[in-house]
Amino acid sequence: MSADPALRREIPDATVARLPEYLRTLSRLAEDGVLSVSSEELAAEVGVRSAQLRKDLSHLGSYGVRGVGYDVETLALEISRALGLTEDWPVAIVGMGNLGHALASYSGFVTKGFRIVGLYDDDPALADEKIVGVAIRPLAELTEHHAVDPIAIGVIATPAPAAQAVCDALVGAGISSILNFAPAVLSVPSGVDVRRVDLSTELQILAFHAQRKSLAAGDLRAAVAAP
Amino acid sequence: MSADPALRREIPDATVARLPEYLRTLSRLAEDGVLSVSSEELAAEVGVRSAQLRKDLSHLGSYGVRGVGYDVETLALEISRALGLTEDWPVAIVGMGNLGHALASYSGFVTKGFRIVGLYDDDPALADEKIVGVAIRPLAELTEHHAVDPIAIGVIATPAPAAQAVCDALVGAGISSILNFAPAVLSVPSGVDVRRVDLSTELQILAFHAQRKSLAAGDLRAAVAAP
DNA sequence: TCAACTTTGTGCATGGGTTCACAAACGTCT
DNA sequence: AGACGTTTGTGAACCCATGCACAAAGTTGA
Repeated sequence: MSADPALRREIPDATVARLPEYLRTLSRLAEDGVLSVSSEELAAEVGVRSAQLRKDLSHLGSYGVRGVGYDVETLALEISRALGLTEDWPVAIVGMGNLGHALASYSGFVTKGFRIVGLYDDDPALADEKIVGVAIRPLAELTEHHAVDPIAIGVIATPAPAAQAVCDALVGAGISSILNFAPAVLSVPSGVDVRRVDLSTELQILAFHAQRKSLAAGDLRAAVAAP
Repeated sequence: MSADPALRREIPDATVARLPEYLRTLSRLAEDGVLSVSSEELAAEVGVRSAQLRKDLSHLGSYGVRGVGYDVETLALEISRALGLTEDWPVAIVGMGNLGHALASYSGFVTKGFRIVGLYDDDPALADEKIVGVAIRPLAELTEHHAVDPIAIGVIATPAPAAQAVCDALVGAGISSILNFAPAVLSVPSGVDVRRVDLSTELQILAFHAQRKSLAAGDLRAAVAAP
């Protein structure tokens, strides 16, 4: 009756968002031969408060040793388990422009529980080109491919106008986890997860803060120019 | 004494993060010839609650008309102003691998208040290649360049091991807004803004939810396998 | 074995963010 | 001009997340 808390309880979204960072740092420490870390040390590496780190980890279970800290390897394994990275997730990328190429050859894929099984683009000029050993195929072949060799996560790297149609195709094929790099809001049925990564949103947020800094630095044009 | 609230008051971070989405949707509506929207309609487009949208907009000032809604063009302009997009922000990209190339040729740059003024990479094979009219130069030239033609935002698109050194170079040159695509935590002096965009973090968050869904779907292995 | 020290895990308080619900404000129609 | 319907802007309640502070639990050294 006392199963793994990671699977029984709800892990808060804010915590889930930090787990990959913890895992990355732990992996680096493991490579450096570090065997054990305290919450204080690990938190400092990651850039969070130690109390936050401990509370986050407490949602996965109790893997620390009081007076000592956490075993690096054990903790990394438990976080991997919680995130579902003990198995490999098959990923397909749709849209093989500059961004799609960059994503396909991104080393972060293979190392961490993800495996590219499909690359799609309807541009005939790209047909049969191979990246990391996978051929680029027309999107129409996706459903067929998915039936033979299931895809867990679809990545959309097309221009914005094509994104919704591609999304519909992915959902239609039965894929329910989507990572969207196109600057467009996708509408999907409930049960489908969409995460968006958008360069220009991030730039705009930076611009906002940059503006605030330059105004705070004694630039009073705004106040003077106010109507 | 009643200056623009966007410049006087503090706009919550959560609101700032949503403003680019509102702006993008408003721009699309404007292109489609829509003159006016209610908070209900706009919220539906963006995928948020109307109350949230109204509260967000209220932080910028009072630009709606009761009983009618918001003028699309006016609201878009006010959001642009709040975000600081009425002026162009000069951007430099460091690291011209696949990702750097993709970012440099990304159309979202020029259209929305950003302008690429520098591309840097120490790989001699890339020297003097031009993308969107800008030559790739060694990173050592950055400080000099910045002194002549200031850079507001630095984008790091290098592999993780190089990220901190590049970051130090950017900060050393006087750049205080950084967008980091490398999977590494950067340490910077206070006053410098860093935002991180990380593919593998996003994939891992998707994997977590995908795992939850597959477990919830009647797969009881976890409960049975529990010690 | 026991005391002193270290570090985890967590109850509790605090703060922000989201949602609800409604009064105030506007346009419209008679 | 006045009544009616619509939509904004916002006070108030709720909810989640963060940070503090400490008891519980472990190690180390005498």
